[in-house]
Amino acid sequence: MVPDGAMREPTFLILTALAAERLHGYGVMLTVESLSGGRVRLRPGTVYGALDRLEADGLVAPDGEALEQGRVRRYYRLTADGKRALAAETERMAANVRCARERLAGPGPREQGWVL
Amino acid sequence: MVPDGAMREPTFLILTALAAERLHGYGVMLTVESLSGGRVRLRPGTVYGALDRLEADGLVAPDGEALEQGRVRRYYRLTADGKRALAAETERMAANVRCARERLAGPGPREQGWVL
DNA sequence: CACGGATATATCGGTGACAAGAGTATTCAG
DNA sequence: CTGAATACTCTTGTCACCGATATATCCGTG
Repeated sequence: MVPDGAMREPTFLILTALAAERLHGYGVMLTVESLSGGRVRLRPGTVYGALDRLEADGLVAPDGEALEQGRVRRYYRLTADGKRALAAETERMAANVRCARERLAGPGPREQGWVL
Repeated sequence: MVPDGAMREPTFLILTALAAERLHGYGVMLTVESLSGGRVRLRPGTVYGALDRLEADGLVAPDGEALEQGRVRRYYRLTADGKRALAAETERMAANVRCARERLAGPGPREQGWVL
């Protein structure tokens, strides 16, 4: 039923943003844009949808609401499960990166007598 | 209209598999399973669908058909564009990994006086 | 004051990559 | 004969995400 065992980039970056600090939805948007060097600009629908989903999955949790200058700010933090999931996802991606670099570097396996 | 700028894991692993050698659909399935240490088992629908899509996008190209023992084997190879796309995707993921590790490692930004 | 832009959240429709699985066909081992 | 492995085709369903729209407040500028 799960569409993909692996997390997608927006979700990964949202968890990454929350790994270092407590943030509200809009703060997540700005942090992700900053973290990615401006490459990834998340839409509101993506951020708030992901936050709801991640909360339901127990990876993030509400961390207080602040009324600042008439604006409501709903803060979120990473749970222990969220931290673990992000760490696991990071190592999985690191392994894929190593693997891809290896295969991109070599001229090919046949020429090197690799055993698959 | 594009659901995600970033490539998903199955697609990434299929390109990685093809980066080092010419393969047919079933060979891609086996190679991806091996590359991922058995973690990722691609379904036929995923592999052949992805191959068609990647061919339409110019990232992979048919590389001959072989009739071996009555079975047809349709081989694919990575195009120059495909190689470039995989390399770019790899570096993008590597950047995300560095970023996530950094933010997971520290106790938090407030305590360290970071400026966001 | 009027205006635009930034801040901040909510929600809806659409789409595409993928999972799941059934179906077809051949080869080979037990 | 049965079952596993090889090799591909097709269909159905789903979920994350994009794009867009809506709402509301605050701030700076002319």
